[in-house]
Amino acid sequence: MSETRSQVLIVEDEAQIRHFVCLALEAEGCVVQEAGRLADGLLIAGAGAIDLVVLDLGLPDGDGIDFIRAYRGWSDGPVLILSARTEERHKIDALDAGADDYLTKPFGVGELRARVRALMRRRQRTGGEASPLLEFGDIVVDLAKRQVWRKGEAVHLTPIEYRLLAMMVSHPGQVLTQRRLLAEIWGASYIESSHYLRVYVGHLRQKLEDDPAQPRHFLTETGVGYRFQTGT
Amino acid sequence: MSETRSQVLIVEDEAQIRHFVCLALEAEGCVVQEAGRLADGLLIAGAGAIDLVVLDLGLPDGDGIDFIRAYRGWSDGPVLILSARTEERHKIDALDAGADDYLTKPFGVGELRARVRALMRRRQRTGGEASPLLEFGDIVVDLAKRQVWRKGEAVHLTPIEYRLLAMMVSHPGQVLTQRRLLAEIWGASYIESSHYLRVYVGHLRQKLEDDPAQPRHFLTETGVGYRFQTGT
DNA sequence: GCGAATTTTTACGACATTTTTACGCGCTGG
DNA sequence: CCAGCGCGTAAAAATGTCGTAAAAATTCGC
Repeated sequence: MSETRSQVLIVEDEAQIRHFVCLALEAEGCVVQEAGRLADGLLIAGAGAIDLVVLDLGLPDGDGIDFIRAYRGWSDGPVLILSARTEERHKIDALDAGADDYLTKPFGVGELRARVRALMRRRQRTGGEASPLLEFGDIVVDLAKRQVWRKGEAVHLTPIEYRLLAMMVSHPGQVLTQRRLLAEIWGASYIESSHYLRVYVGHLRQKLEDDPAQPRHFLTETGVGYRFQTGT
Repeated sequence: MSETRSQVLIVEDEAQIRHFVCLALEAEGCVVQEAGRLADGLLIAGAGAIDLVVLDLGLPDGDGIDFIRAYRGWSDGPVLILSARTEERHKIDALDAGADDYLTKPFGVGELRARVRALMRRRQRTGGEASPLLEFGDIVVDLAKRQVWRKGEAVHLTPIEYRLLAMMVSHPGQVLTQRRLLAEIWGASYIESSHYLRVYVGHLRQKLEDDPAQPRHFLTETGVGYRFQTGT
């Protein structure tokens, strides 16, 4: 999500509603530009770099339909209509003029935001989703893909090995007690079988440490539990 | 627009409304397929090249939200919700699950047709340019056309085989759990029938791998699920 | 209704993982 | 010193999972 924030243009004459919509969109993480008249709106939209237009049809200086037609002359970006007009004729005309959605006043802020999200989502479907990577020295963990690399090479882990690793990298620097690890991985009835931990921490060290006998990441806290050390 | 006519799927239990919607869409020049239950709908959607789904949320055999989520597993095609539920919560949930529009009953046929036109228009603009060809070594997948090639030769896949492939190539590198694959392809009540997966993953390896016994793309994560590996 | 394609079921050998067992090491306190 | 405890490693045994082929049941097109 470290992309540039979406630019949204609101064209609406009533300052109150404009402010209301503005707040809702900023809560969605958008950068909002406002216009009270059609002419101003077209000017801003014409400058480019607008990702979404939220448009009121009932403006004093012209029909919103004309705005859509003009805008469609150079942009395919999504347009969402806000309007007090409930008659079907108006909806049809606006949609056929090129609008993507039509919301009648009064509307809920939640629905507005959801519809904006739906339009935005469709817009940026193409971008590849990069999942968050956890990096610790040679070791890289992708929790979303359930994949682990060491020095660039994929490392295969069994289900228990992976769960143990996931627990530890999720609490870097922190000591996880044997009881807790056992309870969360094997279940509450295994609290005393600390033997399993020795075996599986051993596996992780074997697969992920440079020198398994001198671990730098998977450290033993004798009598307490284990600690995952992130640095060298 | 002398292209093939748009394929629309209607999922709606009330025969009367289904017929009504069907007529409206045929008047738009669409080819309509109908389903009275979620399971049937998923089967049709998974089997063919559907351009638009019109979905009723209140179906007897499951929640429409689940349909959207499953459908989004392999398709980005537009989904329009018809529902008697007017509460904002329902609208937000459906839109966030991946729906593109939400129309509450009762609705006018004119508005329905206009919203369908809006969705179709957007689909042609965005989907028309970018050819969604996914390439992985010897394998090429066209999710929109529902076609698969291996070393240049077309490969025939059955509906289930194709849906499994689509789910996997849509999440490259990621482990898809058995539960998730089973739930989205066979339905929520099959999450324990993991032997289906063994059979069908076997089919995909047979048809798409160089050496099915030593798969390079369709990898097993024992006890967890399967991973589609894009590289060599 | 009939034949072909597809899905579901079944069975079993091969393999992977987990569990169990055994043993050696180092530390600590009596 | 040495007995006891916790830890680490290795490997065997037990358990569970996977892959494959093929038969049975179902669906689909004609």
